[in-house]
Amino acid sequence: MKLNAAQQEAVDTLAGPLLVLAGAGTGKTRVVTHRIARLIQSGIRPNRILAVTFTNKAADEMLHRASAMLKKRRRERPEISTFHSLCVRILRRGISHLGYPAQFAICDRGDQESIARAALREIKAPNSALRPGELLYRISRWKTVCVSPTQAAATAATDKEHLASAAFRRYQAALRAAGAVDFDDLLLLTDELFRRFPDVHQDEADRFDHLLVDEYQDTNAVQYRIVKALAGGHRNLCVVGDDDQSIYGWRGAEVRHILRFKRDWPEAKIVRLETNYRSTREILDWANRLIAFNHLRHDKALHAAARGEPPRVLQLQTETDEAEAVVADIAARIATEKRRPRDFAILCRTNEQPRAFEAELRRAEVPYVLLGGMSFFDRKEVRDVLAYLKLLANPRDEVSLLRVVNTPPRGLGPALVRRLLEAAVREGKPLWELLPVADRHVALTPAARTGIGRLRELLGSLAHRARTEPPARLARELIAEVGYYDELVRQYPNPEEQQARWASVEEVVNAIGAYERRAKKPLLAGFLRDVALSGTDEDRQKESKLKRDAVVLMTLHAAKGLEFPEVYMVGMEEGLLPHHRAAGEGGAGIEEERRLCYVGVTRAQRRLTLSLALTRLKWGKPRPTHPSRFLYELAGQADNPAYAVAMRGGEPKATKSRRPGKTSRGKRGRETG
DNA sequence: GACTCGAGTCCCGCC
DNA sequence: GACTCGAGTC
Repeated sequence: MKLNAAQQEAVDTLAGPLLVLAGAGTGKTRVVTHRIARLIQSGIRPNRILAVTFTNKAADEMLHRASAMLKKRRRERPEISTFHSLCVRILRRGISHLGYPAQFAICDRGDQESIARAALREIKAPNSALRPGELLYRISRWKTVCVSPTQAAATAATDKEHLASAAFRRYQAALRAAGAVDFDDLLLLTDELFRRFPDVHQDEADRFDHLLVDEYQDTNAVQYRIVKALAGGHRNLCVVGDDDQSIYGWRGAEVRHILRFKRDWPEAKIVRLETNYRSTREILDWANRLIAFNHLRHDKALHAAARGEPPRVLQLQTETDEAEAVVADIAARIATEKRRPRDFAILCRTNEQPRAFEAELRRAEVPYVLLGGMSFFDRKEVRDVLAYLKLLANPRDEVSLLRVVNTPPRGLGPALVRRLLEAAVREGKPLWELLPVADRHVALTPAARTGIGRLRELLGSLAHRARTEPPARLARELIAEVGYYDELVRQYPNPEEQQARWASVEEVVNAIGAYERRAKKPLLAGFLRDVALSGTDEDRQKESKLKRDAVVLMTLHAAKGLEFPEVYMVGMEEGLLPHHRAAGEGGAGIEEERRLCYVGVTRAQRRLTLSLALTRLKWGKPRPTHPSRFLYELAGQADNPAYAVAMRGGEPKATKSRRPGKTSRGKRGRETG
C-alpha cells in the first residue's frame, strides 16, 4: 500500500526539526520505519541514526521492522533503544565522573520498596503517616522535575512532605552507598553528566546526525532535556506523538512538551496524520466524541474509511457475570464466526481485574495470554535468588544483603540485624564489612556466629569467581549451597506449591543460561543489568506471544500501540475508569483518564464492546457501582441526567435509573447501540 | 527467634 | 478479600 500525502511528507522531510502529530491508527509505525529507511537511502550511515522509544516492546518492534526494510545485510545498524537503555550505555562510560562505580547496579521496583521502607524506619516515621508506595511516588515526582532532597525539604509545607523529603534524603544516600541507581536516576544522572561535563555531552551528541523520538507526548522533564541536549547541535530531530494519547502524567510525562514543540524549535515543520486506517467509522465517531470533552489538546479529528457496526454496551449484575458474559461472547464468535482467539483483546483499568476473566477463560478453555501485571520478578523466590546473585556482584548491595541475611534462617533475627545496622551506621561502614567483626559490636548467639561465618565464606568465594566466570554455573552452585530447595520445602507444606516455586528458581537459572548464549562476555553483573532493564527473554517472548493464537488480557496502559479486530473494554464504571484516585487530582486527572479511555477505544479495528457490572466486590463486599461518565460521552448522551450523577462519581447512590442504553437487568445483559 | 492470631488498611497505571 | 503489622506465646 502506498503512503498517503501526509505520511509521504513526514517520510521525506529529512533535515531540521519535525513534529509528526500522528493520531491513533494513522500509520505512525510505517512512517517511522520508512523514514529510517529513507534516511539511509539518502546516504546517511545507519549508525548515525538514533531512535528512542519508551518501551522495550516498541524498540523491538521498530528494530524488527527497520531491519526488514533494509533488506541488504549491513554491518551498521541504526541505534534503536529505550530512553533507559540509552542512558545505561551513556552512564556506563561516564558515571564514574559522578562518583558512582562503573559497575553500578540498577534497582528494580522491589528494591526501591525495601529501601523506602528502611528509610522510613530510619526517620522513625509512624507507620500510618507515610506508606512506602506513596513515598516512592513522591520521590519519583521530585526526581522527574530534578528536585534534590535539599530542595524538597526547603519547599515542604505539610507534615507528609517533611517526612517524605527526610526519607528522600535517606533513600538517596542508601542508593549511593550501595553504588546503585533507580530508574529515575538513570535519566537524572545522564542529564547531570551532560550538564557538568560538556566534553562527555559533546562526545555523545557527536555520535549521531539524526534523532527520532517516538511517543513524544510521554516525555518527562528530564527526557525532554536529554533530547534537547542530543539534538541541539544538528537539529535533525523528528518527534512523533499524539497529545490525545498522553497517559503517563503520573510518572511525570508532560503533554505540554508536544504542545509547545514549535516554540522550542521555531523552524520546525509540523505534519498531521489524520487518516485512520485501523478502525471503522462507527468506532471513531465514539472516540472523537469522547476526546472532544478534553480541553488541553490540539484540536483534531480522525477520519476513517471503513464502515462497520456500532459499539455495544453490555451491562451485567456482578463482575463474575461480566467475565462470564464477555468470555461467552468471545467463545461464541470463535465457534460460529470463524474468528481466531488472537483477534480478541480484553482491556482493563487495573491489574486486579483480569483475575475474574482468567478464571472464566480457563473454564471455557479459550487460550489466552496475560500481559503485564505480576511479573515473574515479583515472586518471592525469584527475588530471593536474585538478591543472592546481586550480592555476589556487589557485596555493598545492602538491600539484597538484608533480604537474604536470614533466608533461610541463620539465627539472625530482626532484632540482631537492627543492632548490626545501627553499628554499621555508627562506624560509617557498609553492613557487609561489619559482618566479619560483628562480634565486637553486638552479642551474637552461637547460631548467629556460625550463620554469618558460612554466609561470608560462601559469598566471598563465589563473588571472586563471579568477576571472571560465566554466571549460570555459579548460580546453580549458590542455590545448592544455600539450601534454597530445603527452605522452600520448609516454608511451603503443600508439595504442589513447592514444585511451582522451585520451577521459578530454575527459571532464573535458565534465564542466565539464555543470557550466556547471547552475550559476548557473559558476566553476572551484565545479566543483572539486563534483567533490571527489560526482564528476561521469557518476558520478551511473552510479548511476542502476542502473535500466538490467544485472547490477550491486559491493562489499558499496556495496550497502547497495539490493535485488535475485536476489543472488549471491561469495568466501565465510575471509580474504575475514571479511577477514583484520578478524581482527587482535579480536572487534569479526569482528562488523563479520558485519554486512557480513548486509547482503549481506538485499539479496536472492527468491533468494540464496552461492559460494566452493577455491583463489584470491593474490600470483600459487593458494592453498587455507577456507569462511567465516559459511556455517556462516547454514546453522545451527555444530556442524560444520569451523566451529571456519574460526574459526581456516582452520588447520590439512590439514582439507579437511566443507564446508558437503558438495559434490562437480565443476567446476560443486553446489547445496546 | 520463630510462629500464630486478630486488628486495621485498602498500594491505579510502568520503564 | 488479601495483605501487613504488632502483640502475645512457645
